[in-house]
Amino acid sequence: MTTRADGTKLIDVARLAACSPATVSRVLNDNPSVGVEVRERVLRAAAELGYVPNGSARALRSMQTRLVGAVIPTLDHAIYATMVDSLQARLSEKHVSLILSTSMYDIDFEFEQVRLLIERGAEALILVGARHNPKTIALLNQRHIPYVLTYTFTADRPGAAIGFDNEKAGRTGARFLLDLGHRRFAMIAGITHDNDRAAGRVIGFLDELAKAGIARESVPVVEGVYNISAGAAAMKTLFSGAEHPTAVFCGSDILAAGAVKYCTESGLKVPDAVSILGFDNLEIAELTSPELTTLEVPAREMGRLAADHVMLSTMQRRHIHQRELSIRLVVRGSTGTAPT
Amino acid sequence: MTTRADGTKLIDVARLAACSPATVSRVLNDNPSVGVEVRERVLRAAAELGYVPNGSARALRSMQTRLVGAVIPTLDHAIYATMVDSLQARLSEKHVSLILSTSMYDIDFEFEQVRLLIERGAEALILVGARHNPKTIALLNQRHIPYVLTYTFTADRPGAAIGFDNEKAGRTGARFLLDLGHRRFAMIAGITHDNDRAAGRVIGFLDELAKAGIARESVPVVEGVYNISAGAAAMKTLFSGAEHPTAVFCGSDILAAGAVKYCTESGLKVPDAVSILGFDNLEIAELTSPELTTLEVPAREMGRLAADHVMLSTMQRRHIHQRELSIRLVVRGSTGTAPT
DNA sequence: TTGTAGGCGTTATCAC
DNA sequence: GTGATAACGCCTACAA
Repeated sequence: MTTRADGTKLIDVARLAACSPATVSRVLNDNPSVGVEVRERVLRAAAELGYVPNGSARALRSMQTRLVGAVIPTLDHAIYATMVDSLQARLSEKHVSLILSTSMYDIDFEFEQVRLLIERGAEALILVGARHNPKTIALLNQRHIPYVLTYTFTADRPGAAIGFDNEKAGRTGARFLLDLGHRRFAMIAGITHDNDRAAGRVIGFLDELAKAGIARESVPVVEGVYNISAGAAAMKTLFSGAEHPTAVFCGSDILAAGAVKYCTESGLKVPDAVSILGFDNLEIAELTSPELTTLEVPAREMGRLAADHVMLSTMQRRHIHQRELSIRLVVRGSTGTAPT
Repeated sequence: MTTRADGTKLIDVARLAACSPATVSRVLNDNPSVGVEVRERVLRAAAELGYVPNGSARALRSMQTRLVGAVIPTLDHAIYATMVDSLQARLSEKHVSLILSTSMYDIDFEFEQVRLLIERGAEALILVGARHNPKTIALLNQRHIPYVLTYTFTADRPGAAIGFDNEKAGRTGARFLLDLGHRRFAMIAGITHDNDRAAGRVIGFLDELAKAGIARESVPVVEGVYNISAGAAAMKTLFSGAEHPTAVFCGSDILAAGAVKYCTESGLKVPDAVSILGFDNLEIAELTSPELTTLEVPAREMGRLAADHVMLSTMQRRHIHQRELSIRLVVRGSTGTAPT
């Protein structure tokens, strides 16, 4: 990292345009009370010198950085990358910049990142999920920094939530499979440590099954990191015992894709022998054969709405605390009625 | 967006610690010339007040923002999302923050983003490809802002390049398919407008084929946006004429996956009737059946190396202008010898 | 409509 | 080893 070796500043523009710095500032900030002629001169001078305002000075003086921070688990998972893509695009329309960190699914590390983003001047933060280090929330509150929790529907008092109910989604998955006549289930979940979304889906799934008389202990839950081979390995584990499930709910399409792949390679017919239900509706859901039945997560929409929310004025924001988005069941070929 | 409603600042810490602001600043910046006892008091005071430094003020005074900017085409494509993930992770290790924009493959829009990132204080920039608006490069040079071009090997004088030679990669693809005995080719490329990586692959591919006596005009090139259905549609186009290729080179695994999908759905045997060669080696390359033969792009490595490069001192950076990474051919099932 | 002057929070340069 | 003081570049009363 190098010291900034800038150059022209506002006062240089003023000199070239033969006016005062104040006038230049006014032109640059679209202050209407400035003569057409002078404005022209200033604009020309600024262009000629290739003047770029110093954001730090501007922020220091005006108390506005036009910077929004986001801390997400990882960009190496399409469900988050897509959300960030749409978040950034929306912020960009309003000339707000995004400063981005990853937490690697660790809420203590997330706290450090949040702290750093605040230090860098983030005026609002986008986080993922409802589970955070209490220090994170305390810091945000102390500094009165607005924030939005995404992929969840559990809002904090001072924060907002834009997302969906993971438990409900888990129940929806269970209901769908139950209605197909299945009675022997399993789940391949994401790592639930520090991850309330993954955990919520498990809880909802098991809950709904329990209501239908399926004992929790009879439903094996294997956790895996979000990649294809982990999904395949989990499926192998599930089918290494004596009792085989006829329906497997996966916490992500990535895991589901791995599960389907394992079945294909080991001759297990999908969905005849086993139904596989995914989550997210990523692009890969249409790549497996059969294609994945899955629960669609509105990633782009969350990103856009989160951006819109943090760009509201404090007044407007005050009374909007949560926004529940719906999870859509997309039925494709990987699920079917239970084998008789 | 709201005005920052901060609170405690350095002088408050100084008061509580009963010392001067200068001393607090020294402690916070690990300046060794400060008494152990006072240092203790300052640290305690800062913790008690939940003090967070004001980055804008610090940047203004010290001329250091510890901010690196990146402008990539989109995060909605794993090849870039992965690179950014590793870039961010590496920067984060050194407490440098990433400020991120997308260009949507438009070099004029990219210029605006670059300008904005500079205004926000980015001390160095990461860009993608070698093709940019001349104004972008001029601005970077004028301000002496170091930058790295990724996914390319064509360095600018003042900039560095960390990536690979797309034309060479195209030639490698052609060579591989020629060696399998193919003589009738086609290519499904990404949109080449403003995209020298996509264009380079086409050029290299056609060049190498030409050297082997395959006329350029005999090789249809269809362009498509980077999604599965575009790949499928392109494949359909290629097979709607009288002459069918026996080998199709795709500019991305996403397009290749779509191509394979089309073949599966329309009964075309891969690789018996047609070989399909991908690019990138994304995770999805192992999801199609047959799995994709592809050219592996070192996305994570590029991100890490780009981070390392911009964090070098000016002196160290001066003599390192390019770093060529190798493209590895990963042979899987989607390619085979030409049908007889 | 335009200019002057002061200060945003921090760090660097001096003194002591 | 510690403290006063003056900038960093910009914006915004206030004055003219």
